[in-house]
Amino acid sequence: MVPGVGDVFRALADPTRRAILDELQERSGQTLFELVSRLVMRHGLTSSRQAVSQHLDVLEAAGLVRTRREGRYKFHDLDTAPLRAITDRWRIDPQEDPCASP
Amino acid sequence: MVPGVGDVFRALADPTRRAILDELQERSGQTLFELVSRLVMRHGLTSSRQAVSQHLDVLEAAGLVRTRREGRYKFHDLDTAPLRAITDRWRIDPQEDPCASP
DNA sequence: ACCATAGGCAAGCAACTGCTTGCATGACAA
DNA sequence: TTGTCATGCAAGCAGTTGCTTGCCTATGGT
Repeated sequence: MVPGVGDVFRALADPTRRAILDELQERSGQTLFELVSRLVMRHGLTSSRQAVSQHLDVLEAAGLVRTRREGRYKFHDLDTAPLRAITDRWRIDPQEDPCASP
Repeated sequence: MVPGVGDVFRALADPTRRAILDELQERSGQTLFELVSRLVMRHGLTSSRQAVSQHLDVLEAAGLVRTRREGRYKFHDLDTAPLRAITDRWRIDPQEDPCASP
């Protein structure tokens, strides 16, 4: 069940989901409740547990979040690999080439 | 009226809009009718003129498409600059560093 | 056993999206 | 002007989305 390309773009379309990715990038391996409280504290969002859970389902289906279970905890990790589909599709000219030789 | 970050992500969420970006990347400066016919021919899409026009509005609002008028024609050009918001936000590790010094 | 905690499932609802339909505008040609 | 071509505008409609509500499962602590 490899995620389709469209799933990645659709997953990024929601601001709450983007905030979740931001949060997971800053602190990897958060649980659902941890994410909910940190989204409220640091991003000013007021999303319920179920809402965040559904967002995480979408992100996981898109391959942007990987999960691992330990006991009754489920940890979430960011995976930026699917984002390559974007940069590879429409060639983004580098803003600055660090190894330019003039 | 600089486009917000969310506009870029939302604009990319639709498969028809992504096909439009593909088409504009391949052939720059297309008109509305040109885009419609080429979307049908090369991408198997059956979008009406009005549908494509509305998609172009969304893409232009996101800053991904720039337009220029000449007489009764309106030409559309791709602008990939807003896509940097994605790669800059979640640091994508380079798949290969061309100037690595081991 | 009992209870609290972490998470899952599913139906219902309001809001949004993409598309169609129909008409209007503006530019060029005969 | 009259007609045609390229595009613009706006209302309405069906499908989707994000969220809530309510209940359920499972793990760990006491």
